[in-house]
Amino acid sequence: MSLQLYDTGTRTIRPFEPLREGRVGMYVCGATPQAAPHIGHLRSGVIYDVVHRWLLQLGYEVIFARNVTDIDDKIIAASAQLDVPWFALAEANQRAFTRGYELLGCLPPTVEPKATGHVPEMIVLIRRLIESGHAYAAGSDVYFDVLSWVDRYGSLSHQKLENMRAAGDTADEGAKRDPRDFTLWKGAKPGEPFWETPWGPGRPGWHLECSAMSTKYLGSTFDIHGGGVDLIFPHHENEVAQSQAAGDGFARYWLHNGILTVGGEKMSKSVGNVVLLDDLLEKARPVEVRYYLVAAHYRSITDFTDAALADAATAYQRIEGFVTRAAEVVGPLDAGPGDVPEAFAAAMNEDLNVPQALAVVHETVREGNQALAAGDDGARVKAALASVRAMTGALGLDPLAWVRPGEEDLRPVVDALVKIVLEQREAARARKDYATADTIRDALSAAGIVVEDTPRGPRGVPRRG
RNA sequence: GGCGGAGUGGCCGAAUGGCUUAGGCAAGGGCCUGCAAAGCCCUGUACGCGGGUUCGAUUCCCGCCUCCGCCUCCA
Repeated sequence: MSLQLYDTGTRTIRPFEPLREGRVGMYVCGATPQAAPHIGHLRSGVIYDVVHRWLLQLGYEVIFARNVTDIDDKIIAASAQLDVPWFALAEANQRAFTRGYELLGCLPPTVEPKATGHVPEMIVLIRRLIESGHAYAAGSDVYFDVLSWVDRYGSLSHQKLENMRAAGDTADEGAKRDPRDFTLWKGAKPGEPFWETPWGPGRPGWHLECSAMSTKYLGSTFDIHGGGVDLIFPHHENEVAQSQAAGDGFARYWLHNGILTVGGEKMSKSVGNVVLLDDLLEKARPVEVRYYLVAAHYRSITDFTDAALADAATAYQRIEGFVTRAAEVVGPLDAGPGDVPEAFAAAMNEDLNVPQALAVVHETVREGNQALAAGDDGARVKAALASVRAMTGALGLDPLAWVRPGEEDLRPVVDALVKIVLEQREAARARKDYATADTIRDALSAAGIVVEDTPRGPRGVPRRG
């Protein structure tokens, strides 16, 4: 059983075979840091982190590049409005994105190229396009000549050129040979940041940078290109056109994640339904937010609700409860990739069917709980624990890996104190002084420690809600 | 208008031409417990509407309805 991925280009699920054996190059469209990230951005971050982790699990060496579009119209507009330099705004928001990704347990990409750092590469690409007759300078801009690529333009999004409306996003529309031509390089307007090029001072077009940066780090032909479905057209279509017209093979598999909606509509400032990470962190812990974002299939549209987040948190706590209890009995048992059950791997290999993979996790948790309930502290508990840790680890959700740094230092102290208090409660219970026992339990509860009485004695669990 | 996605039991959410008909959350009953909590056991037969193909369709085909995304910046 090997990995199968849904490829937007062919609209089929097909076997994944990397260009070079054992190695995968993956490029994902990352942030345009014009504002702080919302949970839709973070869903994308978490989804490709799962792809990244699963490729690692399968033994691939992965080069994962995720770009930062640190210069564009909206950044310039927002910085003018806030009266801060454009680079200050971009840097500040990029840090917010990074913090969000880290908080949700995403592994860092191999490289995070910025658009502003790759102007020379873009100039080379533009020159190749002009020389091959697929691009032209007009006024202060450089455009891609769509009609020069008419047979293949639309191959990714399966749109026909004659059905497309004009782009119409620039004032100097008249300079284009065809209204559907798109901008490779934007001539600088007065007061705007610019870079010098053979075609005059200006700044990168959004589509161009991704073509230039992906091929720089991954080669002219590479394995996977990802992003949200909302990027298929025009962004990804234009990337394909530019790169292939310039002679590059470009991406071999196109992955697109479904968007996150709120109230049935895509998040946007104009609708006013943007949900930020901080909003969620008031309602759930980061790992629970990650579970929520991972739990639906990556291609599905997911509508965010507080109730759905709460359900996810409870479901995660079930897994976490088993893992922590089992670890207390048999030790943490560091698990390896080999401990992942076949059913889990099969689900993941089938276009990353995380919902089905999580069903395997929950079934294993139940088996483990049955073993614990039966007082079995041997093979069955160990097997279930190793298995659950391996599976949750593959998804970046291993409860024992989610202890926060500060918590790690305090944990032994808290555990020792809780133990003393619980001994007092046990003494009270032994003399049937239940009033005192319950007072102690209530006090612990107020302090954030829930008491659970198990066949092996009482345990204090940090409140998870 | 063009391209694409989706409608599953109270909710979230997979799979599947029939076979013990996921999983989670919530609910009801039971076990355990001094009472709880956690856990375990049991219960609940769903697949937008109308046709068609088939021995048999939620699953395939046709039509329809509704919703969402893209076609302009967007993860």
